[in-house]
Amino acid sequence: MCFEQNHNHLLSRLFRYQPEDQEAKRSGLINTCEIMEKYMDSRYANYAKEVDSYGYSQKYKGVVPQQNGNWGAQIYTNNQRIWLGTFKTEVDAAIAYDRASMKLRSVDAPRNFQLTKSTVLEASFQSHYTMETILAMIKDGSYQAKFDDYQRQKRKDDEKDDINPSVEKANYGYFPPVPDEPSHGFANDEVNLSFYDTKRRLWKFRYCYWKSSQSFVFTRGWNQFVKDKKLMPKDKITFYYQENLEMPNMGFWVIDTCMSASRIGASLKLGVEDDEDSLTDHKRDEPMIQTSSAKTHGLKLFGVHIYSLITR
DNA sequence: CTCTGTGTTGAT
DNA sequence: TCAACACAGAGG
Repeated sequence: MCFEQNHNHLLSRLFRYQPEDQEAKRSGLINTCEIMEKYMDSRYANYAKEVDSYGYSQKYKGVVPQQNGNWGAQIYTNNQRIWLGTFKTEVDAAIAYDRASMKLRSVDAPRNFQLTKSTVLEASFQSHYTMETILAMIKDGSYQAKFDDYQRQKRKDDEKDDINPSVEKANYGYFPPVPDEPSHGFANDEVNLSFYDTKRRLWKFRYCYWKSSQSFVFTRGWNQFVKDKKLMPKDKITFYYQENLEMPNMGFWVIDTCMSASRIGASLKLGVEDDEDSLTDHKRDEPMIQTSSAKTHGLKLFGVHIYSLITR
């Protein structure tokens, strides 16, 4: 970059603040060097600090000055300029550019501010919206609040990912009904459900409705199951009914579990071998129980995503 | 009236 | 693709 260009670059920046100097320069009353000296003076520290040690003005990508001291943000796509709005500070404008760049181009696209954990999350936030919506959010200033909401919700979800014994309402109807008003003092108020795992081991869970959380839950027996199967958040749990062709109405329920894809991925990376209890390996003399005509239901149970196979 | 954002140009 | 620049006209 040649010296004169540097001067012009710098001056164009300084002129924003002092329009009278711009006019003076134009009419020849003052030259470039004089203007520079003036702005480098300590009394103009606010202006000088925006010039780095090489005399280059520090410029944010996609950021343009406005006559009144505000800052505009813009980004180009297929020979067309997309205006992102005007902002009070050049940092705000630079952020607007980064947000648009992430959606319009990619997370890896050149940007004003380095990627952080938060900005990586931002990409997934953006994926929930269309181009047009993201641009509108940047322009009308609602982007930040929406992103904050997303982050708050994400944090909540992460906390809820702890394995807990609740069975959400979605499950109602798949399993036997629970008495609405428990009659007192009778043992048969309890509904116990039995399942066989793929190793033909029997598991019994108490199944009831919790008014406080408005949900159906597995209680007694469930925590032991979670512990035994070493279940982690996001693991998949499958329930299905195995019919008995020889003796109708004599089938049985099966419960199976599977590590989430992310856990499997992590094990592979670390070179960790599945332990013997893992349900992904089955001994030859213990074939996996399978059902012939299964209907697939996706739902959320125990705070994790569940794919429930129910045969009818 | 204020000030945004478009039209336009020239450079990279 | 980009920013600089001027200013029509959007918007209060």
